[in-house]
Amino acid sequence: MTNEQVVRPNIMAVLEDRGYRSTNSRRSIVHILEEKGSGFTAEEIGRELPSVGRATIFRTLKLLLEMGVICRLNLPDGAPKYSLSRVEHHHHTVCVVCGNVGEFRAATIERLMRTLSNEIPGDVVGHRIELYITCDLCSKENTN
Amino acid sequence: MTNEQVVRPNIMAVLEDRGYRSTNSRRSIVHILEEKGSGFTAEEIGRELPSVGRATIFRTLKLLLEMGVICRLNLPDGAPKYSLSRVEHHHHTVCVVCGNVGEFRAATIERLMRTLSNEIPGDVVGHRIELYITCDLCSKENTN
DNA sequence: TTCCATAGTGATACTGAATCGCATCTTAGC
DNA sequence: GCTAAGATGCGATTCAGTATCACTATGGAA
Repeated sequence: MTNEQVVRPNIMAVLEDRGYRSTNSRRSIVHILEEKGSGFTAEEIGRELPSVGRATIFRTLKLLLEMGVICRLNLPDGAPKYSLSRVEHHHHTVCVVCGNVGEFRAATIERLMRTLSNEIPGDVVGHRIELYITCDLCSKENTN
Repeated sequence: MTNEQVVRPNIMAVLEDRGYRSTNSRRSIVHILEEKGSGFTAEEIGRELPSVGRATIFRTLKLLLEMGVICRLNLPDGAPKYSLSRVEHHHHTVCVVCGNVGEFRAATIERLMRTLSNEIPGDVVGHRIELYITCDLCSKENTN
């Protein structure tokens, strides 16, 4: 599990390097993402940027998703959430009470997945792991 | 990984044991589920049972979900799918080409999850693991 | 065997996430 | 500054799932 602050390249630069234009909408969306970091919904962004169209928000999220800058995960009930990808390959913890999202890396998992792929018919091309937790804050509040 | 045929109690009986009524709609939905087994969508069931209302299909799926008879999973693009739970706790493989769903159990995963919970802040209350694969059939077709 | 409270149903309208089509606007390269 | 092509905002649309509500069928009791 890693907590180190990763200095990731400026997201707008990543976009421009791929030939996408630097526009007002994209800059403000990216700005909000960097502020929020983990666990935001498209709707949340829309609320904070009423001047930006819904479609643009989803288009931008999709773009960032394709570039691997953010990732999409599902709450236990299937509700979608997005999160900045601070590290290359990682998984998520989701607090089932407050919905806060965390990231973790575990080499053990990756090793295990490789082992597992021998036991499974077909080629394993990817995996998705989500840990559902009650975070420290929420379990503290419950005992009060 | 397990492939054994599990003789699971008649689903209708499970429903009735919980006090739910045995109705025509429920019987026909359950019948289709038992026929399909792995990887069906609500929409698919609706197509095969045009006389049963959409709402009823979702209501019944929800019921079976709560009883642990079926489970819900997500394709890589987030599209929802349902699958009969043949074994108690298990995970899914999803073929990214044909969308076929399989089940597997791996004690190693469960052990690993327990280990992991020490490294993660908060109480781990559950997890979800999906393996994305290209199944034998699809990889065969690709090489032809 | 009928009776009837109530669980369950189907139609339809609605929500929330996400996409599409299209006229209009911006950007960036000249 | 000019302009083609990319990006935007709007509104309509799709798709999964839920809510409402009048109606119906189920199954326990009489």
